[in-house]
Amino acid sequence: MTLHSSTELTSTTSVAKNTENHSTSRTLPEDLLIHLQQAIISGELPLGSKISEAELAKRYQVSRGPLREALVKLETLGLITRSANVGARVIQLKQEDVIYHFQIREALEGMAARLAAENIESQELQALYDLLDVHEQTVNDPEANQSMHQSGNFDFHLRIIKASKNPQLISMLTDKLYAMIRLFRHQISTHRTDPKQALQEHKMLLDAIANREGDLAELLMRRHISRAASLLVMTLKDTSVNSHPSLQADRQDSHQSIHSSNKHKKG
Amino acid sequence: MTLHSSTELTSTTSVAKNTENHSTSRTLPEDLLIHLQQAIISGELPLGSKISEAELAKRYQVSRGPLREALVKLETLGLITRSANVGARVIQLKQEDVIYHFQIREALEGMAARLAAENIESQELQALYDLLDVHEQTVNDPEANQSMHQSGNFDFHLRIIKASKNPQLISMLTDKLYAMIRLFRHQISTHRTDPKQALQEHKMLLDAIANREGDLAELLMRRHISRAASLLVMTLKDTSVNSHPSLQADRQDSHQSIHSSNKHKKG
DNA sequence: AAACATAAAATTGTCGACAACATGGTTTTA
DNA sequence: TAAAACCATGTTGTCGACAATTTTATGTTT
Repeated sequence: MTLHSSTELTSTTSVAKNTENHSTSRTLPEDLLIHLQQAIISGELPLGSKISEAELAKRYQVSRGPLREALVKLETLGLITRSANVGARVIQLKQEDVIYHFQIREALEGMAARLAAENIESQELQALYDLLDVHEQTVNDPEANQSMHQSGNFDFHLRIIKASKNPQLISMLTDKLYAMIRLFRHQISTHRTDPKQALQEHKMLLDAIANREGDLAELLMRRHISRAASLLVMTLKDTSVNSHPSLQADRQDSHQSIHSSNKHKKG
Repeated sequence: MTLHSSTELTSTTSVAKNTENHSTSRTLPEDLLIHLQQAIISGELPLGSKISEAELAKRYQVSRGPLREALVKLETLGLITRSANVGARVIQLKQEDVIYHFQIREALEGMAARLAAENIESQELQALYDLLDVHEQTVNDPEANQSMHQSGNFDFHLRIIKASKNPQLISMLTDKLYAMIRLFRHQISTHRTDPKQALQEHKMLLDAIANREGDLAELLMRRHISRAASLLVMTLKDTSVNSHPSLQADRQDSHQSIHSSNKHKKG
C-alpha cells in the first residue's frame, strides 16, 4: 500500500522553526524529543509500530537530521529500538519489561530515599508534609478521581528523589525511568492501587526521612515500590498486555490511528 | 589562533567507510561512539576541553551528521555536556561526581547481586568459581601487576551483573556506568585497593549467591562497592583531582596533547 | 584606559540531495 | 513446482552547503 495516508495524520503538528507556535524549547531535537515522547505515551504512535523517518519528518515539518538526533535519544530512553539500515520501532511492552523496570526503580528510588534522609532540607520536608495533607483530603474526597491521586503520588516521589541531592540519580530517575512509567500508566488503564494504603505508606516513609533514618527510609521505599509493582503485574495478568487488542500493532505499517489516547477504558 | 593544527593530531584516525581498516561496527555513529569514548578515557580528549565538531569530523574523516549522533549518545552516557549553539565539552571530574556515581552503582549492583542469587545458572556459577581460582593465583603471584587484578575484578562484577538476567539492568550497568568507571580508573592512576581483601569479599559474595541468599548477596555487594568507593575518595583527597595539573584542561582551546595516557604517575 | 556598540569570524543548527542497503516481487533455472 | 538469482522500489546512512547564533575582534566614546 502507498503511504500517502499523511492526510490521516494530525495535520502537520509543525514543530518547525521561527513560526512561534506552541513549541517551547530552542533546538529542534529537543522539541522533537518531547513531542515524540508524548506521541508514544499517548498511543498516537502505537506500540510496536514502525517509525518512518520520512513520514515523521514531513509531519513535524523538519528535516531528517534533527529528527534522527531525537531518535537516538529516544532509543537511549528505551522508548524505541533501532537497528542499522532497517529503522526504528516503538518498543513492545512485555510483562517482563514491567518487572525489569520496577526492579531497577526499586533499587534506585530506595537509594534516593536513603540519601533524602541524609540530605533533605527543612523547607523540602515541610513541603512534603503539606503535600501529604492535601493528599489526605483528596483521599477522603469522594469527588476525587484516579488521576488526582496519581499526580499527587507522582509529585511525592519526585520531591523525595530531588531531596537526595544526587544529580545523576535525579536525572536517571526523572528523565529516563519516569518516561517509561508514564508509558505504563497510559497504556494500562486499569490500576487498582488503593489510595489510602499508598497514603499510609507515604506517611511512614516521610517520617523515617524526617527522623534521618536512612536505613528505614530505604526499606520502606523499596517495599512501597515493590508492592506497587506486584499490584501492577497482577493487573497485567488479568488484562494481559500481550493480548490486549489496542496494544498490539500490526508489525507492518505504521500510519497511526490518531488521537486514540482515551481508548481502552475499563470495560 | 588558527586551527590548522590538524598536523598535531593523530594523523587522521579515519573511521571512514569501506576502507576496511580496524573499524568493526557497521554504522558510523557506532564506530565514532567507540572511538570517542576511548579518546576521552585515554585522555586524548582532555577533561573539560571543548569539542569542535568540525575538527573531529575532519579527524575521523566523516561528516558532521553521524558525528553529531555520536555526540548525542556521548551526552547520555554522561561523558560530555552539550548546550545549544555553544557546543560540547568533555565533562569535568569533580570529587562529588565520583561519590554520586558510586551511590548509584551501589544501588544497582546490589540489586544485580540479589537477582543473580535468584537467577544464576549452574554453569555461570561454575565459571565464576573458576574465575576466583585464577584470581587467587594472581593474588599470590608477585609478578602480577595492578592491571591484571583489575581486569579480573572487572570480569567478576560483569558476570554477576549478567547473571541477574535483567536486560535493562545489564545494559544500564555495562553500557552506561562502566564507561564512567573506566574513565575514573584511567584518570586516577593511584588506586590502592588491596587485591587480597577484594578476593576475600568476592568469595563471600559468590558463596551467598550460590546459596541463593539474595538478601545477603545484596548486602555484601553493597558493602564491597561502598568500601571501594571510600577508598577511591580517600585517594582523591590526597591526589586532589581538581588541582591535579594534567587533569585540568584550559577552558579555551581543545587541540589535544595526544597519547598522554601514561602521564600523571604518582610522583 | 574602561566600557559600550558594532562588525567580522568561527561554530553550531538545519536542510536537501545522493549513496548504500533492505525488502518484495518477478523472472530464470533446476 | 520450488528455489535461486535478479531487479525495482522504498528506506536508511551519509554528505556538503547554507542559515542562525555565538564568540572574537575592532573601533568609538566617555
